[in-house]
Amino acid sequence: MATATKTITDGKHEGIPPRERILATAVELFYRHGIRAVGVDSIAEAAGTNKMTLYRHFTSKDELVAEYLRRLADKATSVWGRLASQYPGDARAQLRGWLHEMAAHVESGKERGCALANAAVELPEKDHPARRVIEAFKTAQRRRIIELCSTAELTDPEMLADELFLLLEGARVTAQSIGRAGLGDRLVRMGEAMIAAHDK
Amino acid sequence: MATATKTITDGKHEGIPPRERILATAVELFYRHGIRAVGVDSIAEAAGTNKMTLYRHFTSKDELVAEYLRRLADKATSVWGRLASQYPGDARAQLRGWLHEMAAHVESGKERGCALANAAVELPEKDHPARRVIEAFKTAQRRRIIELCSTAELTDPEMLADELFLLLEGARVTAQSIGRAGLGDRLVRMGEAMIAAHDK
DNA sequence: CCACATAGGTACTGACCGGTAACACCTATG
DNA sequence: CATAGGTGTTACCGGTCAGTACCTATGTGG
Repeated sequence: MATATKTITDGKHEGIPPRERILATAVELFYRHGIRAVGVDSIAEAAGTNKMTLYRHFTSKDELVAEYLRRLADKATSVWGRLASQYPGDARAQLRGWLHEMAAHVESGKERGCALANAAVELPEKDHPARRVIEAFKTAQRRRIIELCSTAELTDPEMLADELFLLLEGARVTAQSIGRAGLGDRLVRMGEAMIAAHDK
Repeated sequence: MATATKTITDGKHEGIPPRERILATAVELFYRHGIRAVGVDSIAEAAGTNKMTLYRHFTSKDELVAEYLRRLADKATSVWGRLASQYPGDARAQLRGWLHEMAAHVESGKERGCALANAAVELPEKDHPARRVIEAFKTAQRRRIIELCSTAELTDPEMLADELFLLLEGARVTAQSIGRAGLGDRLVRMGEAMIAAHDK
């Protein structure tokens, strides 16, 4: 079966190239345990490969971290397209859809905050390659929400966008210390109230 | 001068006990560079002492971290008393005072987010001694704001409190990635608008 | 004057970290 | 069959980490 002459690779990662396995493992481990807490050895081993192969694909741990964040940023960015096609031409529905999606995500188990924001906490050095990725993503995210609030013809779009943006950012950090029981529902209620308050 | 027969201790820490110096240095270094990034050696040296003396006062690095957070939590908690005596009997003024103080703090340089929240990001292990401190502080903080909103006779106090609480938490994380230019002003405007919206 | 507690200093252990060298292997292509 | 490129394996380097042993002040209270 599988790809005919392919030898059974031991049952787990069949045919998936090592770079992809490493990156997927990095997403898992860096997010769950923190970047500084996870060594490259652990990632390589958990990815079913070894350190040498890892260093053949990534010039350094810092670069692997940057790639890891880039991957998550792209994934987070992709939801906007999905929402746009789900509610075509209805900016407010897209905004509300995003709010609900984020609330559900916060409430769901294994939430450990925004990986990008967490990385900013763990890596204060301003010349770290990850810094560019983080800043670019967060700035773009905020701009996108402002634009959405604007085309939704809500009053004071920039202020509303900041309220929603900071509300969700705050919820994701807070979930790590206080916990997330019921936070999703409260989040939706607060967000909806904010949007309603900016209705024309 | 100083304590008469005291030998000049080299000009910096005169008479301040080592435990205090270590803790003060920990506050500085842990906050600025992150907990995992700072070794006990660096702290001891920067405090004008050595690792042995540090370990005579703290059983482990984890305990030192917990003490460090306890100290900051106490300091943050003390502002409520100050605000209460500054605006006696005026809960709303205390609330607004807190908002303005936090906004100024966020805008000020060297902001690197809430030390407690940052620690929660850096130390995901749920049995870490710091975890208890963080959770207790954040929970108490939220309860205090809820109570203040309640005695200020604002509508839906719990929801308003959460809005303000999450707004500020979000601002402090975001300042680390996007930056803090103008964030203080925006924060005050958003907070004031939220409070006004809950006026009876 | 002696005993004791507190502090500084040095040197060490054992573990782990990021990163590299050298070599064996396996498979795809010619 | 030959060759080349991607992969696995082992061993190693230098550095740093948390934590400890041991010894020497120094000062205080009896």
